Amino acid sequence: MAQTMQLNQDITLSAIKTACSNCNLRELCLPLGLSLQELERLDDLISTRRRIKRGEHLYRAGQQFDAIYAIRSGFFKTDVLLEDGRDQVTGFQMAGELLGLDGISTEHHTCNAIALEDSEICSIPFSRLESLSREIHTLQHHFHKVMSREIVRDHGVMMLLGTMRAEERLAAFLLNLSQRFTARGFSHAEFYLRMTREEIGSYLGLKLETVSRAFSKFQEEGYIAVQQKHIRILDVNGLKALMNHRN
Amino acid sequence: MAQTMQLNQDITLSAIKTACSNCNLRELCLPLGLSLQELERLDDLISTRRRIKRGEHLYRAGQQFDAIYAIRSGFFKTDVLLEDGRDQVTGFQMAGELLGLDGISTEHHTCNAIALEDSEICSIPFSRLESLSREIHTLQHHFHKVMSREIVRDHGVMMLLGTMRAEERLAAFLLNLSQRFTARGFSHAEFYLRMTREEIGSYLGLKLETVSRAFSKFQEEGYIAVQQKHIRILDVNGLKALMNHRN
DNA sequence: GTTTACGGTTGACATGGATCAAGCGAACGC
DNA sequence: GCGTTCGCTTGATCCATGTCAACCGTAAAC
Repeated sequence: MAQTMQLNQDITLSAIKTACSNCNLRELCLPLGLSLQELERLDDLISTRRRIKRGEHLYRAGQQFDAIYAIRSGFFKTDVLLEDGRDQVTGFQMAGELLGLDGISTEHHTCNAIALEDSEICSIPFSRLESLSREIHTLQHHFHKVMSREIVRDHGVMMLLGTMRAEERLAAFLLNLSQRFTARGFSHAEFYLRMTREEIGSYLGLKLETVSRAFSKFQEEGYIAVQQKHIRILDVNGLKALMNHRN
Repeated sequence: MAQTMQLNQDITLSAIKTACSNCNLRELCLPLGLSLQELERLDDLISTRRRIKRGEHLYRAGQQFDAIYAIRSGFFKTDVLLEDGRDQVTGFQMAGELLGLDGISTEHHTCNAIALEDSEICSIPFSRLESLSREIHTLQHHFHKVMSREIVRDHGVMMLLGTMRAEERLAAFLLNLSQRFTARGFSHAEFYLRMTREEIGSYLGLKLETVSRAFSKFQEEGYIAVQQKHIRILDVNGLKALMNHRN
Protein backbone atom coordinates (compact mmCIF):
# COMPACT_ATOMS: atom_id res chain seq x y z
CA MET A 1 0.00 0.00 0.00
CA ALA A 2 2.68 2.40 1.01
CA GLN A 3 4.60 1.26 -2.03
CA THR A 4 1.67 1.95 -4.36
CA MET A 5 1.35 5.46 -3.06
CA GLN A 6 5.01 6.06 -3.56
CA LEU A 7 4.69 4.82 -7.12
CA ASN A 8 1.77 7.06 -7.91
CA GLN A 9 3.53 10.02 -6.51
CA ASP A 10 6.55 9.30 -8.68
CA ILE A 11 4.39 9.13 -11.76
CA THR A 12 2.71 12.38 -10.88
CA LEU A 13 5.95 14.13 -10.15
CA SER A 14 7.48 12.96 -13.36
CA ALA A 15 4.41 14.11 -15.32
CA ILE A 16 4.64 17.53 -13.75
CA LYS A 17 8.30 17.74 -14.42
CA THR A 18 8.13 16.83 -18.08
CA ALA A 19 5.54 19.47 -18.96
CA CYS A 20 6.54 22.83 -20.39
CA SER A 21 3.52 24.31 -18.65
CA ASN A 22 5.12 23.65 -15.28
CA CYS A 23 8.68 24.40 -16.26
CA ASN A 24 10.14 27.50 -14.70
CA LEU A 25 12.25 28.02 -17.79
CA ARG A 26 9.29 28.57 -20.06
CA GLU A 27 9.89 32.29 -20.28
CA LEU A 28 13.40 31.69 -21.60
CA CYS A 29 12.71 28.68 -23.74
CA LEU A 30 10.57 27.63 -26.66
CA PRO A 31 7.19 28.16 -24.94
CA LEU A 32 7.69 31.92 -24.63
CA GLY A 33 4.50 33.80 -25.38
CA LEU A 34 2.20 30.79 -25.67
CA SER A 35 -1.27 30.75 -24.08
CA LEU A 36 -2.18 28.07 -21.56
CA GLN A 37 -4.02 25.99 -24.12
CA GLU A 38 -1.16 26.28 -26.58
CA LEU A 39 1.29 25.29 -23.88
CA GLU A 40 -0.62 22.10 -23.23
CA ARG A 41 -0.35 21.17 -26.88
CA LEU A 42 3.38 21.72 -26.71
CA ASP A 43 3.51 19.48 -23.63
CA ASP A 44 2.19 16.56 -25.71
CA LEU A 45 5.09 16.95 -28.02
CA ILE A 46 7.84 16.93 -25.45
CA SER A 47 7.57 13.37 -24.25
CA THR A 48 11.16 12.49 -23.58
CA ARG A 49 13.43 13.89 -21.02
CA ARG A 50 16.98 12.61 -20.92
CA ARG A 51 19.84 12.85 -18.47
CA ILE A 52 23.28 13.43 -19.88
CA LYS A 53 26.23 12.92 -17.60
CA ARG A 54 29.19 15.27 -17.57
CA GLY A 55 31.43 14.48 -20.51
CA GLU A 56 28.77 12.59 -22.49
CA HIS A 57 27.62 13.55 -25.96
CA LEU A 58 24.04 14.62 -26.53
CA TYR A 59 24.70 14.14 -30.24
CA ARG A 60 27.68 13.87 -32.55
CA ALA A 61 28.53 15.49 -35.87
CA GLY A 62 27.27 13.27 -38.66
CA GLN A 63 24.40 11.73 -36.73
CA GLN A 64 20.93 11.77 -38.21
CA PHE A 65 18.96 14.80 -37.09
CA ASP A 66 15.39 14.34 -35.95
CA ALA A 67 14.95 16.41 -32.86
CA ILE A 68 16.08 19.64 -31.32
CA TYR A 69 16.83 19.75 -27.60
CA ALA A 70 15.95 22.20 -24.88
CA ILE A 71 18.28 22.27 -21.90
CA ARG A 72 16.29 21.67 -18.74
CA SER A 73 19.28 21.93 -16.48
CA GLY A 74 23.02 21.80 -16.85
CA PHE A 75 25.58 23.19 -19.23
CA PHE A 76 26.79 22.18 -22.70
CA LYS A 77 29.39 23.03 -25.27
CA THR A 78 29.14 22.51 -29.02
CA ASP A 79 32.19 22.03 -31.19
CA VAL A 80 33.07 21.41 -34.82
CA LEU A 81 35.94 19.35 -36.14
CA LEU A 82 38.09 19.82 -39.21
CA GLU A 83 39.48 16.80 -41.06
CA ASP A 84 43.01 17.62 -39.94
CA GLY A 85 42.06 17.34 -36.29
CA ARG A 86 41.66 20.98 -35.46
CA ASP A 87 38.49 21.74 -33.62
CA GLN A 88 36.71 24.75 -32.30
CA VAL A 89 34.08 25.30 -29.65
CA THR A 90 31.21 27.13 -31.35
CA GLY A 91 29.18 27.85 -28.25
CA PHE A 92 28.30 27.23 -24.63
CA GLN A 93 24.65 26.59 -23.86
CA MET A 94 22.79 26.80 -20.59
CA ALA A 95 19.32 26.04 -19.22
CA GLY A 96 16.48 27.22 -21.44
CA GLU A 97 18.59 27.34 -24.59
CA LEU A 98 18.10 25.14 -27.63
CA LEU A 99 20.59 22.71 -29.14
CA GLY A 100 20.62 21.10 -32.55
CA LEU A 101 19.34 23.87 -34.83
CA ASP A 102 22.33 23.32 -37.10
CA GLY A 103 21.01 19.85 -37.99
CA ILE A 104 17.88 21.05 -39.78
CA SER A 105 19.84 22.14 -42.82
CA THR A 106 21.23 18.77 -43.91
CA GLU A 107 19.17 16.49 -41.64
CA HIS A 108 22.45 15.55 -39.99
CA HIS A 109 24.07 17.19 -37.04
CA THR A 110 27.08 19.26 -38.03
CA CYS A 111 28.65 19.60 -34.61
CA ASN A 112 29.07 17.73 -31.33
CA ALA A 113 27.11 18.65 -28.24
CA ILE A 114 28.81 17.64 -25.01
CA ALA A 115 27.60 18.09 -21.44
CA LEU A 116 30.00 20.08 -19.27
CA GLU A 117 28.11 19.05 -16.15
CA ASP A 118 25.40 16.51 -15.40
CA SER A 119 22.46 17.81 -17.37
CA GLU A 120 18.89 17.17 -18.34
CA ILE A 121 17.41 17.85 -21.75
CA CYS A 122 13.97 17.76 -23.32
CA SER A 123 13.75 16.17 -26.76
CA ILE A 124 11.56 17.98 -29.25
CA PRO A 125 10.89 15.86 -32.34
CA PHE A 126 11.42 18.31 -35.15
CA SER A 127 8.74 17.20 -37.60
CA ARG A 128 6.17 17.39 -34.83
CA LEU A 129 7.41 20.84 -33.91
CA GLU A 130 6.92 21.87 -37.52
CA SER A 131 3.36 20.47 -37.59
CA LEU A 132 2.46 22.19 -34.37
CA SER A 133 3.93 25.49 -35.45
CA ARG A 134 1.79 25.30 -38.58
CA GLU A 135 -1.15 25.42 -36.19
CA ILE A 136 0.13 27.75 -33.52
CA HIS A 137 1.19 31.06 -34.99
CA THR A 138 2.91 32.26 -31.82
CA LEU A 139 4.98 29.09 -31.61
CA GLN A 140 5.99 29.41 -35.24
CA HIS A 141 7.00 33.01 -34.84
CA HIS A 142 8.88 32.42 -31.64
CA PHE A 143 10.78 29.53 -33.16
CA HIS A 144 11.79 31.76 -36.06
CA LYS A 145 12.98 34.35 -33.57
CA VAL A 146 15.06 31.77 -31.76
CA MET A 147 16.77 30.69 -34.97
CA SER A 148 17.34 34.29 -35.97
CA ARG A 149 18.77 35.05 -32.54
CA GLU A 150 21.25 32.26 -33.06
CA ILE A 151 22.34 33.90 -36.32
CA VAL A 152 22.75 37.25 -34.58
CA ARG A 153 24.72 35.61 -31.78
CA ASP A 154 27.03 34.01 -34.34
CA HIS A 155 27.61 37.40 -35.95
CA GLY A 156 28.65 38.65 -32.53
CA VAL A 157 31.17 35.85 -32.22
CA MET A 158 32.48 36.59 -35.72
CA MET A 159 32.96 40.20 -34.69
CA LEU A 160 34.75 39.07 -31.56
CA LEU A 161 37.03 36.70 -33.44
CA GLY A 162 37.63 39.05 -36.32
CA THR A 163 38.26 42.39 -34.67
CA MET A 164 38.91 42.06 -30.95
CA ARG A 165 42.17 41.47 -29.13
CA ALA A 166 42.63 38.79 -26.50
CA GLU A 167 41.59 40.77 -23.45
CA GLU A 168 38.59 42.28 -25.18
CA ARG A 169 37.45 38.82 -26.18
CA LEU A 170 37.68 37.50 -22.66
CA ALA A 171 35.92 40.55 -21.24
CA ALA A 172 33.12 40.13 -23.75
CA PHE A 173 32.90 36.47 -22.86
CA LEU A 174 32.63 37.13 -19.12
CA LEU A 175 30.06 39.87 -19.57
CA ASN A 176 28.02 37.60 -21.80
CA LEU A 177 28.07 34.77 -19.27
CA SER A 178 27.22 37.16 -16.47
CA GLN A 179 24.25 38.50 -18.38
CA ARG A 180 22.93 35.03 -19.14
CA PHE A 181 23.30 33.91 -15.54
CA THR A 182 21.41 37.01 -14.47
CA ALA A 183 18.57 36.18 -16.87
CA ARG A 184 18.32 32.83 -15.08
CA GLY A 185 18.09 34.36 -11.65
CA PHE A 186 21.68 33.70 -10.61
CA SER A 187 24.16 36.24 -9.40
CA HIS A 188 25.54 38.44 -12.14
CA ALA A 189 28.75 38.95 -10.23
CA GLU A 190 29.74 35.51 -9.04
CA PHE A 191 29.72 32.19 -10.85
CA TYR A 192 31.55 29.00 -11.59
CA LEU A 193 32.91 28.40 -15.03
CA ARG A 194 31.94 24.96 -16.26
CA MET A 195 34.58 24.90 -18.97
CA THR A 196 38.37 24.71 -18.94
CA ARG A 197 40.74 27.45 -20.03
CA GLU A 198 41.37 25.42 -23.12
CA GLU A 199 37.67 25.35 -24.01
CA ILE A 200 37.37 29.07 -23.41
CA GLY A 201 40.42 29.58 -25.59
CA SER A 202 39.02 27.43 -28.35
CA TYR A 203 35.79 29.41 -28.32
CA LEU A 204 37.63 32.74 -28.32
CA GLY A 205 40.25 31.76 -30.88
CA LEU A 206 43.05 31.92 -28.30
CA LYS A 207 45.45 29.49 -26.66
CA LEU A 208 44.83 28.46 -23.09
CA GLU A 209 47.95 30.27 -21.89
CA THR A 210 46.65 33.52 -23.31
CA VAL A 211 43.32 33.02 -21.57
CA SER A 212 45.10 32.33 -18.31
CA ARG A 213 47.28 35.40 -18.66
CA ALA A 214 44.26 37.57 -19.41
CA PHE A 215 42.52 36.27 -16.28
CA SER A 216 45.58 37.14 -14.23
CA LYS A 217 45.76 40.57 -15.80
CA PHE A 218 42.09 41.25 -15.01
CA GLN A 219 42.71 40.21 -11.45
CA GLU A 220 45.74 42.49 -11.15
CA GLU A 221 43.70 45.38 -12.50
CA GLY A 222 40.97 44.65 -9.98
CA TYR A 223 38.26 43.87 -12.51
CA ILE A 224 37.66 40.35 -11.24
CA ALA A 225 38.70 37.83 -8.62
CA VAL A 226 39.64 34.46 -10.04
CA GLN A 227 40.20 31.26 -8.17
CA GLN A 228 40.32 28.41 -10.61
CA LYS A 229 36.82 28.23 -12.03
CA HIS A 230 35.28 30.52 -9.50
CA ILE A 231 34.85 34.02 -10.86
CA ARG A 232 33.76 37.15 -9.08
CA ILE A 233 33.24 40.26 -11.16
CA LEU A 234 34.34 43.28 -9.15
CA ASP A 235 34.14 46.00 -11.77
CA VAL A 236 31.67 45.47 -14.59
CA ASN A 237 32.32 48.92 -16.00
CA GLY A 238 36.01 48.27 -16.06
CA LEU A 239 35.41 45.23 -18.22
CA LYS A 240 33.01 47.12 -20.44
CA ALA A 241 35.43 49.99 -20.87
CA LEU A 242 38.10 47.53 -21.91
CA MET A 243 35.93 46.49 -24.84
CA ASN A 244 34.85 49.86 -26.11
CA HIS A 245 38.18 51.49 -26.79
CA ARG A 246 40.70 50.79 -29.43
CA ASN A 247 43.84 49.65 -27.61
CA MET B 1 -2.15 50.78 -81.48
CA ALA B 2 1.54 50.03 -81.67
CA GLN B 3 1.88 51.79 -78.36
CA THR B 4 -0.83 49.69 -76.72
CA MET B 5 0.87 46.51 -77.85
CA GLN B 6 4.15 47.75 -76.47
CA LEU B 7 2.47 48.51 -73.21
CA ASN B 8 0.88 45.09 -72.96
CA GLN B 9 4.14 43.46 -73.69
CA ASP B 10 5.82 45.44 -70.98
CA ILE B 11 3.20 44.41 -68.46
CA THR B 12 3.54 40.79 -69.47
CA LEU B 13 7.30 40.88 -69.30
CA SER B 14 7.26 42.52 -65.92
CA ALA B 15 4.75 39.94 -64.66
CA ILE B 16 6.93 37.12 -65.90
CA LYS B 17 9.99 38.64 -64.37
CA THR B 18 8.53 39.13 -60.92
CA ALA B 19 7.24 35.58 -60.54
CA CYS B 20 9.24 32.92 -58.74
CA SER B 21 7.71 30.37 -61.07
CA ASN B 22 9.63 31.83 -63.96
CA CYS B 23 12.78 32.68 -62.12
CA ASN B 24 15.77 30.63 -63.08
CA LEU B 25 17.08 30.89 -59.55
CA ARG B 26 14.19 28.98 -58.05
CA GLU B 27 16.30 25.90 -57.48
CA LEU B 28 18.73 27.89 -55.38
CA CYS B 29 16.30 30.17 -53.66
CA LEU B 30 13.27 30.02 -51.41
CA PRO B 31 10.99 28.16 -53.87
CA LEU B 32 13.15 25.04 -53.84
CA GLY B 33 11.03 21.91 -53.80
CA LEU B 34 7.66 23.59 -54.25
CA SER B 35 5.03 22.21 -56.64
CA LEU B 36 3.69 24.37 -59.46
CA GLN B 37 0.56 25.28 -57.54
CA GLU B 38 2.55 26.11 -54.45
CA LEU B 39 4.91 28.22 -56.51
CA GLU B 40 2.02 30.30 -57.78
CA ARG B 41 0.96 31.04 -54.24
CA LEU B 42 4.47 32.18 -53.47
CA ASP B 43 4.36 34.42 -56.54
CA ASP B 44 1.44 36.35 -55.02
CA LEU B 45 3.56 37.15 -52.04
CA ILE B 46 6.56 38.52 -53.86
CA SER B 47 5.07 41.65 -55.29
CA THR B 48 7.94 44.06 -55.12
CA ARG B 49 11.16 43.94 -56.95
CA ARG B 50 13.69 46.61 -56.23
CA ARG B 51 16.89 47.79 -57.90
CA ILE B 52 19.77 48.69 -55.64
CA LYS B 53 22.67 50.57 -57.16
CA ARG B 54 26.24 49.75 -56.33
CA GLY B 55 27.14 51.26 -52.97
CA GLU B 56 23.55 51.69 -51.84
CA HIS B 57 22.09 50.14 -48.71
CA LEU B 58 19.32 47.57 -48.96
CA TYR B 59 18.79 48.08 -45.24
CA ARG B 60 20.70 49.48 -42.31
CA ALA B 61 21.30 48.22 -38.80
CA GLY B 62 18.56 49.48 -36.52
CA GLN B 63 15.88 49.74 -39.20
CA GLN B 64 12.52 48.11 -38.62
CA PHE B 65 12.40 44.59 -40.01
CA ASP B 66 9.40 43.54 -42.01
CA ALA B 67 10.67 41.63 -45.00
CA ILE B 68 13.42 39.32 -46.01
CA TYR B 69 15.05 39.76 -49.40
CA ALA B 70 16.02 37.34 -52.11
CA ILE B 71 18.79 38.47 -54.41
CA ARG B 72 17.57 38.32 -57.99
CA SER B 73 20.85 39.51 -59.42
CA GLY B 74 23.95 41.22 -58.16
CA PHE B 75 26.16 40.97 -55.16
CA PHE B 76 25.93 42.21 -51.57
CA LYS B 77 27.93 42.41 -48.39
CA THR B 78 26.56 42.56 -44.86
CA ASP B 79 28.46 44.20 -42.03
CA VAL B 80 28.07 44.91 -38.34
CA LEU B 81 29.34 47.95 -36.48
CA LEU B 82 30.66 48.27 -32.94
CA GLU B 83 30.11 51.50 -31.00
CA ASP B 84 33.80 52.35 -31.17
CA GLY B 85 33.76 52.42 -34.94
CA ARG B 86 35.19 48.99 -35.64
CA ASP B 87 33.22 47.04 -38.15
CA GLN B 88 33.30 43.63 -39.69
CA VAL B 89 31.91 42.16 -42.88
CA THR B 90 29.79 39.19 -41.84
CA GLY B 91 29.12 37.81 -45.28
CA PHE B 92 28.97 38.22 -49.04
CA GLN B 93 25.71 37.25 -50.72
CA MET B 94 24.99 36.43 -54.33
CA ALA B 95 21.99 35.66 -56.55
CA GLY B 96 19.51 33.25 -55.03
CA GLU B 97 20.60 33.89 -51.46
CA LEU B 98 18.47 35.48 -48.77
CA LEU B 99 19.21 38.64 -46.84
CA GLY B 100 17.71 39.92 -43.61
CA LEU B 101 17.23 36.74 -41.56
CA ASP B 102 19.04 38.39 -38.67
CA GLY B 103 16.18 40.89 -38.32
CA ILE B 104 13.53 38.35 -37.31
CA SER B 105 14.95 38.06 -33.82
CA THR B 106 14.42 41.63 -32.63
CA GLU B 107 12.22 42.90 -35.46
CA HIS B 108 15.04 45.27 -36.29
CA HIS B 109 17.90 44.67 -38.66
CA THR B 110 21.15 44.08 -36.84
CA CYS B 111 23.50 44.63 -39.73
CA ASN B 112 23.87 46.68 -42.90
CA ALA B 113 23.31 45.18 -46.33
CA ILE B 114 25.14 47.02 -49.09
CA ALA B 115 25.17 46.29 -52.81
CA LEU B 116 28.66 45.68 -54.22
CA GLU B 117 27.32 45.95 -57.77
CA ASP B 118 24.05 47.10 -59.30
CA SER B 119 21.59 44.53 -58.05
CA GLU B 120 17.97 43.51 -58.02
CA ILE B 121 16.16 42.05 -55.04
CA CYS B 122 12.74 40.52 -54.36
CA SER B 123 11.02 41.69 -51.19
CA ILE B 124 9.30 38.96 -49.21
CA PRO B 125 7.02 40.40 -46.50
CA PHE B 126 7.87 38.27 -43.53
CA SER B 127 4.47 37.95 -41.89
CA ARG B 128 3.00 36.83 -45.18
CA LEU B 129 5.80 34.32 -45.57
CA GLU B 130 4.94 32.97 -42.14
CA SER B 131 1.25 32.67 -43.04
CA LEU B 132 2.01 30.92 -46.27
CA SER B 133 4.43 28.54 -44.66
CA ARG B 134 1.74 27.60 -42.16
CA GLU B 135 -0.17 26.35 -45.19
CA ILE B 136 2.60 24.96 -47.34
CA HIS B 137 4.60 22.37 -45.47
CA THR B 138 7.39 22.24 -48.05
CA LEU B 139 7.84 25.99 -47.92
CA GLN B 140 7.96 25.92 -44.14
CA HIS B 141 10.51 23.15 -44.07
CA HIS B 142 12.66 24.69 -46.74
CA PHE B 143 12.68 28.02 -44.97
CA HIS B 144 13.83 26.31 -41.79
CA LYS B 145 16.58 24.63 -43.75
CA VAL B 146 17.71 27.95 -45.15
CA MET B 147 17.93 29.48 -41.67
CA SER B 148 19.75 26.45 -40.37
CA ARG B 149 22.16 26.57 -43.29
CA GLU B 150 22.97 30.14 -42.33
CA ILE B 151 23.82 28.96 -38.82
CA VAL B 152 26.06 26.21 -40.22
CA ARG B 153 27.75 28.71 -42.52
CA ASP B 154 28.42 31.01 -39.58
CA HIS B 155 30.00 28.13 -37.67
CA GLY B 156 32.29 27.63 -40.66
CA VAL B 157 33.32 31.26 -40.50
CA MET B 158 33.92 30.97 -36.77
CA MET B 159 36.15 27.98 -37.43
CA LEU B 160 37.99 29.94 -40.07
CA LEU B 161 38.49 32.98 -37.83
CA GLY B 162 39.31 30.95 -34.76
CA THR B 163 41.71 28.32 -36.03
CA MET B 164 43.06 29.12 -39.49
CA ARG B 165 46.04 31.17 -40.47
CA ALA B 166 45.92 33.94 -43.05
CA GLU B 167 46.64 31.85 -46.16
CA GLU B 168 44.26 29.11 -45.13
CA ARG B 169 41.53 31.66 -44.64
CA LEU B 170 42.03 33.16 -48.07
CA ALA B 171 42.18 29.72 -49.70
CA ALA B 172 38.93 28.75 -47.96
CA PHE B 173 37.39 32.00 -49.11
CA LEU B 174 38.36 31.52 -52.76
CA LEU B 175 37.20 27.90 -52.80
CA ASN B 176 33.90 28.91 -51.27
CA LEU B 177 33.34 31.64 -53.86
CA SER B 178 34.31 29.28 -56.65
CA GLN B 179 31.86 26.68 -55.46
CA ARG B 180 29.03 29.18 -55.21
CA PHE B 181 29.75 30.57 -58.67
CA THR B 182 29.70 27.02 -60.01
CA ALA B 183 26.29 26.40 -58.43
CA ARG B 184 25.06 29.41 -60.41
CA GLY B 185 26.38 28.15 -63.71
CA PHE B 186 29.45 30.35 -63.86
CA SER B 187 33.01 29.23 -64.28
CA HIS B 188 34.48 27.67 -61.18
CA ALA B 189 37.94 28.72 -62.22
CA GLU B 190 37.59 32.31 -63.30
CA PHE B 191 35.70 35.16 -61.73
CA TYR B 192 35.72 38.80 -60.76
CA LEU B 193 35.80 39.73 -57.12
CA ARG B 194 33.17 42.34 -56.36
CA MET B 195 34.78 43.37 -53.10
CA THR B 196 37.99 45.21 -52.21
CA ARG B 197 40.98 43.68 -50.41
CA GLU B 198 39.89 45.60 -47.37
CA GLU B 199 36.43 44.01 -47.42
CA ILE B 200 37.92 40.55 -47.88
CA GLY B 201 40.25 41.28 -44.99
CA SER B 202 37.44 42.47 -42.79
CA TYR B 203 35.49 39.29 -43.51
CA LEU B 204 38.52 37.08 -42.87
CA GLY B 205 39.75 38.94 -39.81
CA LEU B 206 42.88 40.16 -41.62
CA LYS B 207 44.33 43.47 -42.72
CA LEU B 208 44.21 44.36 -46.38
CA GLU B 209 48.00 44.14 -46.66
CA THR B 210 47.92 40.58 -45.44
CA VAL B 211 45.25 39.69 -47.98
CA SER B 212 47.28 41.30 -50.73
CA ARG B 213 50.42 39.42 -49.70
CA ALA B 214 48.55 36.13 -49.61
CA PHE B 215 47.23 36.74 -53.13
CA SER B 216 50.76 37.42 -54.33
CA LYS B 217 52.02 34.30 -52.57
CA PHE B 218 49.32 32.15 -54.20
CA GLN B 219 50.28 33.58 -57.54
CA GLU B 220 53.99 32.84 -56.98
CA GLU B 221 53.11 29.28 -56.01
CA GLY B 222 51.06 28.90 -59.17
CA TYR B 223 47.76 28.30 -57.42
CA ILE B 224 46.02 31.26 -58.97
CA ALA B 225 46.48 34.14 -61.40
CA VAL B 226 45.46 37.48 -60.00
CA GLN B 227 45.00 40.71 -61.84
CA GLN B 228 43.31 43.21 -59.58
CA LYS B 229 39.84 41.76 -59.07
CA HIS B 230 40.12 39.19 -61.81
CA ILE B 231 40.93 35.76 -60.38
CA ARG B 232 41.79 32.58 -62.21
CA ILE B 233 42.17 29.43 -60.16
CA LEU B 234 44.93 27.32 -61.66
CA ASP B 235 45.29 24.62 -59.02
CA VAL B 236 42.23 23.87 -56.92
CA ASN B 237 43.95 20.97 -55.21
CA GLY B 238 46.87 23.15 -54.28
CA LEU B 239 44.50 25.49 -52.50
CA LYS B 240 42.69 22.62 -50.84
CA ALA B 241 45.93 21.06 -49.68
CA LEU B 242 46.90 24.37 -48.16
CA MET B 243 43.86 24.21 -45.92
CA ASN B 244 44.07 20.63 -44.75
CA HIS B 245 47.49 20.56 -43.19
CA ARG B 246 48.68 22.12 -40.03
CA ASN B 247 51.40 24.64 -41.03
C1' DG C 1 44.40 64.63 -72.07
C1' DT C 2 45.70 65.56 -67.60
C1' DT C 3 44.83 65.28 -62.84
C1' DT C 4 43.29 63.10 -58.88
C1' DA C 5 41.71 59.56 -56.00
C1' DC C 6 41.45 55.04 -54.79
C1' DG C 7 42.67 50.38 -54.52
C1' DG C 8 46.47 47.47 -54.58
C1' DT C 9 51.36 45.96 -53.90
C1' DT C 10 55.56 45.70 -51.49
C1' DG C 11 59.10 46.62 -47.97
C1' DA C 12 60.78 47.51 -43.16
C1' DC C 13 59.79 47.12 -38.67
C1' DA C 14 56.88 46.36 -34.33
C1' DT C 15 54.16 43.49 -31.46
C1' DG C 16 50.46 40.48 -29.64
C1' DG C 17 49.77 36.14 -29.02
C1' DA C 18 51.70 31.38 -29.96
C1' DT C 19 54.94 28.13 -28.55
C1' DC C 20 57.86 25.73 -25.48
C1' DA C 21 58.91 24.63 -20.95
C1' DA C 22 58.80 24.36 -15.95
C1' DG C 23 56.37 24.19 -11.89
C1' DC C 24 52.25 24.28 -8.84
C1' DG C 25 47.78 23.19 -6.66
C1' DA C 26 43.38 20.86 -6.46
C1' DA C 27 40.85 16.85 -7.25
C1' DC C 28 40.47 12.15 -7.70
C1' DG C 29 41.59 7.14 -7.48
C1' DC C 30 43.55 3.69 -4.89
C1' DG D 1 46.65 9.36 3.32
C1' DC D 2 49.37 9.32 -0.71
C1' DG D 3 50.37 9.52 -5.40
C1' DT D 4 48.96 10.65 -9.84
C1' DT D 5 46.73 13.35 -13.09
C1' DC D 6 44.81 17.27 -14.96
C1' DG D 7 44.04 21.97 -15.26
C1' DC D 8 46.20 26.21 -14.42
C1' DT D 9 49.90 29.71 -14.04
C1' DT D 10 54.01 31.96 -15.33
C1' DG D 11 58.36 32.85 -17.78
C1' DA D 12 61.31 33.04 -22.04
C1' DT D 13 61.43 33.18 -26.75
C1' DC D 14 59.63 33.21 -31.52
C1' DC D 15 56.85 34.22 -35.37
C1' DA D 16 52.69 35.54 -38.03
C1' DT D 17 50.42 39.29 -38.79
C1' DG D 18 49.75 44.18 -37.85
C1' DT D 19 51.50 48.79 -38.64
C1' DC D 20 53.60 52.41 -41.13
C1' DA D 21 55.19 54.09 -45.31
C1' DA D 22 56.31 54.51 -50.13
C1' DC D 23 54.94 53.72 -54.59
C1' DC D 24 52.24 52.11 -58.60
C1' DG D 25 48.39 51.39 -61.84
C1' DT D 26 43.75 52.02 -63.14
C1' DA D 27 39.74 54.45 -63.44
C1' DA D 28 37.01 58.29 -62.64
C1' DA D 29 36.73 63.46 -62.75
C1' DC D 30 37.56 67.62 -64.78
